[in-house]
Amino acid sequence: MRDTAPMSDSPLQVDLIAVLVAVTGGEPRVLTIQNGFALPSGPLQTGHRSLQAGLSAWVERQTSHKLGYVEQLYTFAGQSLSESRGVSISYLGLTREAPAHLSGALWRGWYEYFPWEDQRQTADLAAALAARLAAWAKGNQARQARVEGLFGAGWNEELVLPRYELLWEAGLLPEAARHHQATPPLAPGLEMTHDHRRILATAMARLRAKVKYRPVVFELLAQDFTLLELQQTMEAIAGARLHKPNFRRLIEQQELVEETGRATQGQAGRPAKLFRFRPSVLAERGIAGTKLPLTR
Amino acid sequence: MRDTAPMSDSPLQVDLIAVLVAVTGGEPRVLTIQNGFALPSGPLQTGHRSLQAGLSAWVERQTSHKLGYVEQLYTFAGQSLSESRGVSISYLGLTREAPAHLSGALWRGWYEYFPWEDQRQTADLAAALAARLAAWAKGNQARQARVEGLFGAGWNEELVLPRYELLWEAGLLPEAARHHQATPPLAPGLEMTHDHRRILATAMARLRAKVKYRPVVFELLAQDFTLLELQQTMEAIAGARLHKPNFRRLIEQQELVEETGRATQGQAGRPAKLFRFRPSVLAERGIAGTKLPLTR
DNA sequence: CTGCATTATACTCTGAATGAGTATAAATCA
DNA sequence: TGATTTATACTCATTCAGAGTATAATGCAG
Repeated sequence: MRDTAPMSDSPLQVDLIAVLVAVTGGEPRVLTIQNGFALPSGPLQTGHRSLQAGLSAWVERQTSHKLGYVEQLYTFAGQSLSESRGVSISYLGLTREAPAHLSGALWRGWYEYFPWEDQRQTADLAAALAARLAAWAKGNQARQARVEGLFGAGWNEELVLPRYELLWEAGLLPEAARHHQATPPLAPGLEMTHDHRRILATAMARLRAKVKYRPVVFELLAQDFTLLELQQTMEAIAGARLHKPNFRRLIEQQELVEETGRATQGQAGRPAKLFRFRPSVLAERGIAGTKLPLTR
Repeated sequence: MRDTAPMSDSPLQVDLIAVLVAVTGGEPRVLTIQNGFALPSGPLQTGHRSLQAGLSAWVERQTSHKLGYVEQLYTFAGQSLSESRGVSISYLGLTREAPAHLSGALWRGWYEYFPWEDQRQTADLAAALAARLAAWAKGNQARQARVEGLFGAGWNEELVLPRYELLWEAGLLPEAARHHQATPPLAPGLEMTHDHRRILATAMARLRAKVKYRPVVFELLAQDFTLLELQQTMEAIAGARLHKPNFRRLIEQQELVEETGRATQGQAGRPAKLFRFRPSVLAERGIAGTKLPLTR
């Protein structure tokens, strides 16, 4: 810091890492490279007006889809990331899935990497992990408190990263098992290079939190959508089921959407009205608070 | 990004910028240099295990106070920051005020920079600015909506940065007036170099949001404290008054604090019980959700 | 073409949380 | 000793969130 001991280090390499998320067919998806083993990344290109502008331009070129929403996640430094002494800036971006032009790029479901975070069907996997973590924490009160708080009764869907870190600490992840005594069988879920899986966890947590108080879900939906599609998108992100009548009540009283006048047809059951988000929501994006029903 | 057009830029300079916050005598304070004109900053020193570790070490050396809580704010790049092509990583840190050993360092109240954000006594200043903004927005519906949403009825204390940016856009800030036609008188409040005032706004917003759902207030308090001191610290951060009985009720049902058995003495009025935060709160820091009563 | 399955939509009920106000207790100070 | 000041303890009304139930409108099987 200024006015302190001299340090004068050589300049560093700066990388960008992108977590691009879409929701397709009720499943959250993330764009990967190397057959799902890494997140797309590359060196910072100067000449852009801002970091976000640079990222948006790159993504729009690659996916031929407008990048609706971009948010900075975190900046990492040092050995944690890779061999190169450098800084990595990670971003969360919301799009709709489209064939990536990027060679070797592949959309994958994010629950392939974090199966225990999907509690829409069952919480069995999380419960099984909780049991193994309890065994690991036996006799250590602080550990027990953490296991209970993260995997116990009141499941909080935002704590993706702490849960991941706890599993790491307990040696239940392949990337961590190398550093511990062997404790197979490991937790299920795909591995990633460096700390990319950790970055994905950060992105999931951020999106789960954001979606509760900012109307960003709409970036992931088609222009017109049914209330069920909206609900299922929310459920996909949260990894939890929602009470349908209450969800609809909340959406209505938020005045986020308006009817288009049209409806679905050709499907079983009563046709659903098609909605779109109200123009004022777009205009005031980032101003209005929005409450969506997840965890209190 | 990898697998795309070549770019190969030269390495960049990486700087750290710190927003160190304390609450002293019911006032939020921030550590500055250059007589309040800049935030402490300096080049990234390699050799630290992480960015946060580097910052904590520096702060603890300078202030001889443990840095209770550190959080990354944002990473800026490009011309926005200064003449040097580089990247700046900003941090929010919570401490207690102590004489800074750093030469030229000075603690200042953060409402000296954002007077309209302090609504504990009166909202007159914000109302006056709202009137001037309304005049500026006249005839432009999108602008009117933003003015109303940010400065209007339902004041949301988290929107520090959007409000600051709106004032900039309207040419009411000295740092912005240079880019606009002259529109004095300007809004009150101290200026800062580069975009440091913007970074401070980001820090304020982040802390105001954080304090509602994570027990970080305690980093700003002495080990033992009265409920009134706790309330006044919250009010100082939020820039708003709180209903005393309801605040106490909420604190109690959160089970965050416990009685020490001792009480204040020597002051007017009935002595107040002294409390401390419960050990479990410390242990589960970052796990448990905490609700404090601000804006719904 | 009739009833059944399926999905959408509307409504009710209950308990918890929140906002606001009032009453009592225990100290200092004139 | 009583007035003032601050802490602490209740009460009440309203809103909001969770959970369940009832009705409407379509496709589909017989």
